[in-house]
Amino acid sequence: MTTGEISDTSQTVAAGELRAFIERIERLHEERKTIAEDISEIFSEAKGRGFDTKAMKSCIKLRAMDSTQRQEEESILELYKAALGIV
Amino acid sequence: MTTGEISDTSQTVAAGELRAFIERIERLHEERKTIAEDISEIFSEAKGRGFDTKAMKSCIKLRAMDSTQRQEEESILELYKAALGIV
Amino acid sequence: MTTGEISDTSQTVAAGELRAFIERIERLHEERKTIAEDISEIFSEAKGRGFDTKAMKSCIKLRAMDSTQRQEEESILELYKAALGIV
Amino acid sequence: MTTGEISDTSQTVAAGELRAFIERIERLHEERKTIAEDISEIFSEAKGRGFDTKAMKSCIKLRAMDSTQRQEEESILELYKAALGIV
DNA sequence: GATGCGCTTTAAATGC
DNA sequence: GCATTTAAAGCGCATC
Repeated sequence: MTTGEISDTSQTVAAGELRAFIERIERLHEERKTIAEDISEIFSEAKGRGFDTKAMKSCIKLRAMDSTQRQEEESILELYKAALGIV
Repeated sequence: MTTGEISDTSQTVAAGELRAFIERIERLHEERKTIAEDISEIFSEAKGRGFDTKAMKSCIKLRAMDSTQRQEEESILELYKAALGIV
Repeated sequence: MTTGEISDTSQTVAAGELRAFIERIERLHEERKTIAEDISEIFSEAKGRGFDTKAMKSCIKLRAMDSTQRQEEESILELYKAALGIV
Repeated sequence: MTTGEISDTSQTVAAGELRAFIERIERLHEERKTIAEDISEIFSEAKGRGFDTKAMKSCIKLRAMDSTQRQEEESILELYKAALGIV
């Protein structure tokens, strides 16, 4: 048995494991892509029903935010707006 | 029936529809987030098994490119060469 | 004179012109990149002085917006927030 | 001296500093916008001269890639090949 | 006027 | 924890 053979064997095992990991991830990537497409479809549907998708996205973002952090950000923004004279 | 009532009614209807759209999207966001976490877990697992996650990501990207993007880049390159008069 | 020669000639002229256009654009790209870096530097400096860059960006965006459109967007957002019960 | 006064003072100072930062950024935004318009003009001019602007943009992108990114992609490919045991 | 595409910007993950 | 790098979102344009 040569050093090369040993090396080859261990590398083959690693390659199989690597391939398995990568294929699992690729499968999840596919699922994620499908979901993204579903989301786009819903926005299109909402748009077709006359809704403003931009405002919808803002609402979704607001709902997703932790209320504590959201108020914190809002207060610092108000502070800055005041400092800049933005009404 | 006042104008206000009409306005209120239509807004109520819209509100229900809007809420439905948004909740559908939020549900998909949740699913997408779950998938993202699953992907992270797999990378962690692979890392624990001694694999280099950065290289893995490069591999995944290359495998994704091969199918479509690589060909696309090829065609653009041909266009580019033609534009520069490289036969 | 063959068709090939005619074609070659016109293509040579076009190539020179094309190259000139492209180099002008590339020069402007360089300038634009420099400016982008300058902007980043200022944000870094502001961050080092304790300012919240995210809020700064919001303020800049608000100042850039047409007040009419801004109020319009704000009103539709408020409408949606009310419909969704976002306080 | 009250806490309120201290707070007000620091805020006033911060306001001036904040305003200065933001105005510097806005000035750079203006410059950047001017450049963007210059670029658009060149594309319009090229279009008027019969060139295909989409292909031009592809060319510019490719030329920008050649210097660094292309080599980077090459090196990633080598890494990829090594990971798969392709000698 | 709507829709797809590309770029810019923004949020997030990762490594130092 | 910060700073870089990478994915995602938002935006504008250019087209049909």
